[in-house]
Amino acid sequence: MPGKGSSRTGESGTDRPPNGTARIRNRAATREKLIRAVGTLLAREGFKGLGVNAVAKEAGVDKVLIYRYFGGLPGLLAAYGREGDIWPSVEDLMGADPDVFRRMPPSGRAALAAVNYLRAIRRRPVTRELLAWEMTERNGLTAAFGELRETVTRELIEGLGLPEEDNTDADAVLALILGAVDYLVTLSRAPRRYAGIDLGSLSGWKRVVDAIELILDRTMEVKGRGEERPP
Amino acid sequence: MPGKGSSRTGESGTDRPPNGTARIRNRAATREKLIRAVGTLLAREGFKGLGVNAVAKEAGVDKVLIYRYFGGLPGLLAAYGREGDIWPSVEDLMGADPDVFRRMPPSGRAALAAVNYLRAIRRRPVTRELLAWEMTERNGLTAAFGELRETVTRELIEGLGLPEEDNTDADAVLALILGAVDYLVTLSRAPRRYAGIDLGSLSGWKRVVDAIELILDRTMEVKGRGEERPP
DNA sequence: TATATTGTTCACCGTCTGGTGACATCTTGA
DNA sequence: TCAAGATGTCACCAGACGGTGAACAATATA
Repeated sequence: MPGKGSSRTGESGTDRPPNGTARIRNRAATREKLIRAVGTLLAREGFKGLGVNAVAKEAGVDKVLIYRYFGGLPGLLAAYGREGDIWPSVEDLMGADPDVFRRMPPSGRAALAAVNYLRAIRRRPVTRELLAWEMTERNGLTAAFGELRETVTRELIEGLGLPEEDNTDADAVLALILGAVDYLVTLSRAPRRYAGIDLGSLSGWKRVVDAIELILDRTMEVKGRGEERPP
Repeated sequence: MPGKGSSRTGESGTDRPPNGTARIRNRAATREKLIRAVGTLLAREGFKGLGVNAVAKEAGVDKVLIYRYFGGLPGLLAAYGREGDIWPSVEDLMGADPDVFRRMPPSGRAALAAVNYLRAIRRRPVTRELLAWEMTERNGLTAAFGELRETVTRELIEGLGLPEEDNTDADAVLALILGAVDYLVTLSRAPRRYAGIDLGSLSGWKRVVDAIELILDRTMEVKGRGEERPP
């Protein structure tokens, strides 16, 4: 390839038309594109095969920019973790009406929050994907993801205001329930059956929801208190 | 050793000495080596990077034999699934003394089985690894793994002989508990904290065990029946 | 002894990955 | 006007991967 004239050296360029068609030069917009591409790919293809090449292609941008703008894939993932709507907020979990929530008995509050949590992560494909990813790898995204989860769950547990009883470790009970939810939701990314429950059907999920309410009602109920959640 | 004559084509070989040193020819033994290598690698390195090349190297054997003997990696994995000791037996879960088990109240039986299940899979690194794998990918091994689990859990649930009550879906409650156990054990492959529980410490696991017993006691107890598990 | 058959190894292919160096083009400030 | 820097494209590298063809070695069989 002979004279494809240089640029910065003053030697001037012959007039080859640019191959790239539309190039708007805008660093911020390109960064945005890359970050969005991570979410899109995660939701569409799952975390497997989420690599530099795939992300760059999805964003319609050259992969070298991932290194330039984020220092590499981990940096890009960390940026995504900061900007994406991954976890439900504590307000989401408490339901539409905070007043109603506050008037419930402790077991009702816990049950409502747990069921809302189930619905919230069932609705977030990226979160489901990250839950699975967390099992296989520790990287910038999954680490941030896990820490964020700890924050959310801590706030949730405090927000629930569960009564402290000597013989009831309410936090551990709730952790078990949330863990089961995370697990079943993650498994259900592919239609499956777990311990006899069909995770691909509505009736299966109804059994799960009912069992959660049953467990929390019977486990956290303050004895001798007949209070019930409104129907 | 002179005559390194030809083999099928008469074309002759010059006399190059064989590079391979010790080759015992034994198909069954080689198959065995490959199958064992899967288990070794799973326990040592995890399911990531469990590929044809790695398995062959671990077995000290050429990868082409995986294709010849098992038709490929999925076939080898399926063979491993058939021969490995992956799941605890129902007897393991019922504890040392079946008589004691049978005399317990339903809630006690369920709690004992669940806690034994927790201990059993905590002690099986390969099982932990497969649990993680199952969450991320569906292949020959994970599919067989999942089906095997369904069998074990079904037998377990039947063996528990839980009373059927209209308003208590005991199977779903147990499924939730087992799911939580699977999840927390899987997470704990790397030292972690989940919803405030330290999965890297004994005291963290004690909280989990206590919560399991608490939940099952309070959820499955037949009302009005004061019976307790022996201490 | 000659010939299949079986067991094993080796060398190679195409493809994908993460990563980098060189170049082109646009924008901006002196 | 023009040089410097910012933004973006492209070609290429080395390494790992799954997969295959063919040679070679040992044994069984005729």
